[in-house]
Order: sequence, then structure tokens, then C-alpha cells
Amino acid sequence: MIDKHSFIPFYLQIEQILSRQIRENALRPGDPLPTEAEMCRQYQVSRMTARKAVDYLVRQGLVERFRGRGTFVARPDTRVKVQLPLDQHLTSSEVASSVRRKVVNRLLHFSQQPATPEVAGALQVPEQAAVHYMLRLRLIDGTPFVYEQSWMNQALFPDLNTQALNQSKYAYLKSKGYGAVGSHKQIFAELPSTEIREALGLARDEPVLHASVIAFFANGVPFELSNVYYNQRHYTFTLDAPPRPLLAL
Amino acid sequence: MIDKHSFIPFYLQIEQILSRQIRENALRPGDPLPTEAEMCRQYQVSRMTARKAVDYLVRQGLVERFRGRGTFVARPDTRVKVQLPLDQHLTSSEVASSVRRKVVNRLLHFSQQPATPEVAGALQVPEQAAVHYMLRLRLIDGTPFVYEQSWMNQALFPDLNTQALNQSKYAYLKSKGYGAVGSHKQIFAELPSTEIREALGLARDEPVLHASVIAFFANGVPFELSNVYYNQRHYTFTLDAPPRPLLAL
DNA sequence: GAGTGGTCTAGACCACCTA
DNA sequence: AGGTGGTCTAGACCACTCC
Repeated sequence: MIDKHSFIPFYLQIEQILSRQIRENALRPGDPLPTEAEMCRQYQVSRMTARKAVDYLVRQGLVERFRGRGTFVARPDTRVKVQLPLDQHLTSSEVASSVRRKVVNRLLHFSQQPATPEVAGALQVPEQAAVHYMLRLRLIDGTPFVYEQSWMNQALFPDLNTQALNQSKYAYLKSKGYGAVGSHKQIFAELPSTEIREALGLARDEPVLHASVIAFFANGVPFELSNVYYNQRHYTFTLDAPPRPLLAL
Repeated sequence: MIDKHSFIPFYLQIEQILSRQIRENALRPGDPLPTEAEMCRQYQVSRMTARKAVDYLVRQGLVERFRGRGTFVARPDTRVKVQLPLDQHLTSSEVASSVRRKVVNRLLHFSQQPATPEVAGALQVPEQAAVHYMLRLRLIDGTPFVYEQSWMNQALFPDLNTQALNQSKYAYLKSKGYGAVGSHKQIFAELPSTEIREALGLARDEPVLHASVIAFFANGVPFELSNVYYNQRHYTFTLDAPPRPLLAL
């Protein structure tokens, strides 16, 4: 029961009760939560308040709501997930061969723009220098997998075109004589914008992994800045650190 | 203006209008959004609906609400962030020396439990075998930085105690004669539970990076399973991939 | 048809901030 | 004191599911 005189809002108190019941297995995966009408009676609150109590549990993925059926404790996701190493700069075709699935690149947008200060700094070009700007979606077996926004130094790739980008960007690089690439990434957890969420086919409130990447050639020259958003639904990301001596303390 | 006969809910239509204004810089960082009362008049909706339109923008971190002041387009976070490599298995003291700040470990819970099937599988021990269970919070200069839930094979560490855990776990390992450790991580973006959110001092709706880690000795024997939750507020995580030849296509 | 969740209203009281 | 966001109510109509 909730405390009507507490400083904790009703909806938070109810949320914590439900959350504890799930955590302590009083409510098990697949079990229905009380209906909204039941919660109104049980806790003596209005329906809007009862709904709000469940909202955050839905956002966390702890419970699922179905219109006309009810609200249920989520079952752990048992779908087999593809595992990909996060610490290598893999090209699409390398991903395809490692997961043995068909990878498709879809170019959503391609244009040329003057470099903003941020882009110019990352690509080590003057501000306002011409850069390629593109949005691409990568699909594995038809499932949207990666949404990528990127800027490339136009001076290095004067003849980059839509055909090359709809195929493999790295095949294009190789054809230009560039043999090796490395990258520097920053990794974030993020709630995606509506645009990215829709492109990746995600539910509202589902966080994504966001990598901000600078890719460079073997000589150290950066050629691309990108923001890469990963759909976590069917893929997990792995990192292996080999045994390493513990330092002196 | 919104379309009252559309199948798109009012709150989503308003959210999209605001989102577009921010994206197209009609509303700039620091600018106030219309107040809730203004939005009610402007779009002819109730206040609950107007609030709901802004909720998701708040969750995304696109806008910030301040009671008594108003709602404003969020300014990009310019605080200097500590950058840590995600691809190494760093001990607390290594982190401390690399960021030149004071790192404190706080033990929140310590007990012994029978291994669940999942824990037993990861640690390669029989089900129900005794394992240490602990919750720890790591703080850098007083700021909660990492929340860690972990299980360790009790057979390997019969004398593990609270004192060792409040100090450095790896100092303890070293004192037991274990010289090198590696790890296998899976990385997720996640909305944290209330417990973790409060321990890390996060706002509601702020996603965290979650690493599920198996740590092992040089001989390959796993000794610890942990779920590590990272506060992104003051730290970013980096990954460097050195230049690597592009494969044949 | 009965029950479920999804949306929406038109008020209300409150805590907090700025003035 | 007046304006802001935070919470809450007691209804309402709807789309959908299940029987």
C-alpha cells in the first residue's frame, strides 16, 4: 500500500512496489500485472497516476503493454543474437562473412557541404572546406542494424558517388589505393532521435549504442568522421581483453 | 499547428513540431520552449497533453525542465570528460593513476550465495556451488562512476572479506599470487533500474552503458562474473583500433 | 459485449523561482 | 505575487482482444 502523506509521488511509490515484486520474483516473466482498473482500486489513485507508475517499467523493458490484452512482465530475450567485436574497424563485407548473412547498405542521403568547426577539426581540414555528407542504413538479412551519419574529406575523395556508397565504402577505398584503416571511437548509451528510431525500427524508449568515430589511414591522416547508431535488438557487442599482467600498486 | 483529425496523437504531433524546430535551429541551445500554458493555448490541448509532448524530448536530453523557471533547449555538454579505454581490463588503481584523481571503492553489499544456473555456467562451477556476491560502487573524486554487481568463485577465494573489497580487489588477487587477468565483455545501452540510477546519482531516463563481464586468469579459468554500469555523465569511453589491412572483397 | 490499454480533458493544489 | 513546472483527479471516448 502507498503512503498518501509521503513526499514521494504516488506513481513512484507504486512503481517501486511493482519493481520490487518483479525483482523478487513475486511477479514472474509472462505474469500479468494488475490491470489499470485494479491498480486504481488497490491504491486508491486515478487511472492516469496508475499508468504513469507503469510507464517507466515499460521504458526499462521490464514489462510489456498490449492494448486489449493487458500488461505483462517481460520475458528475457531468448532470440539468438549476432555477436560482433566492438574493438575492430570491420567493413560491411567482413561483418557479412563473419555472421554468414547478407549485408546490404542503403544510402539515404548524399550531399556536399561546407565543414562545420567540429567536422573540420576532426578531419583536419579548414573550416568551410567542402566535405561529403551522407546518411546510410546497413541491413543484415533485411533487419536494420546500423544507422550511420558521416562526413568525408572531399579533397581526398573527389569522385565519391552514390553508386560506390550503395555498395561498399571500403571497396571504394581499396580501389583508390588505400590499404589499411584504423579508428578512434567514443561510445555512448543514448535514447535515439525519432528519425534514427524509425530507421532502425525501434520501439520508443529503447536506448541505442552510439559510437562517434574518426577513421584514419595508416599514415595517420583522418578521412572520415561518423556517428554510428547500433540496433541492439538482434546484436550484441563484445570486447575481449587478453590476460595482462597486474601492475604494481 | 496540429491536425485534430489525424491518427497521430496530439502529443506526438506537438513533439515532432518542437523536435524539428530544435533540429533546424529555430530553437537554439538555451532558448526557452513555449511554457505549458502557452502550448495549451497555441495548440488547443489540455496541459497533460502538452506536458506529454515534451516528456520524450526531456528523456532524449534534448531539452531540460526547471521547476519555477521553464523548459529550455539543452546546451551541449561542455564539461571536460575523463576518457577511459573500454578495451582493457583496468583495475581501480590503474584508472586512478591514468586520470590522476582519487578513486574510492565502496562496498554496498557482501554475502555468500548458491550459484544460479547462469552464474554457475559463467564461472564453470556446479550449480548451487557457493559463490561470493557483492555490490560495489566506485567513486572518482567523490563522483559515483561505476556500479558493479559481481559473483566470484568462493572455492578460489575462501578468505575474501569486506576489508579487501573496500580496498582494491586486484591488490587482493595479486596477494593471492594471481598475476594476470583478462576479460570478455558484452556491451549494452540500457535504462538503469531505480536502484542503480540512485546509486550513480543519475536523472531519471538517463541511459547507462552496461557491461556484462567474465574475468579470467592467464590459464583461462574464469573467476568472476559481473554486471558493470557506467555513469556517462562525467566520463566517456573510447576504443582505438590501429590501422589494419583491408581484406580482399 | 466485457475488459483491456491509448489518448484526452478541464480542472485542481502544490513547490519552486524570479521579481 | 505571479508564473513556472510537478503531481493528481474523475471522468470521457476510442481501438483492440477475447470470449
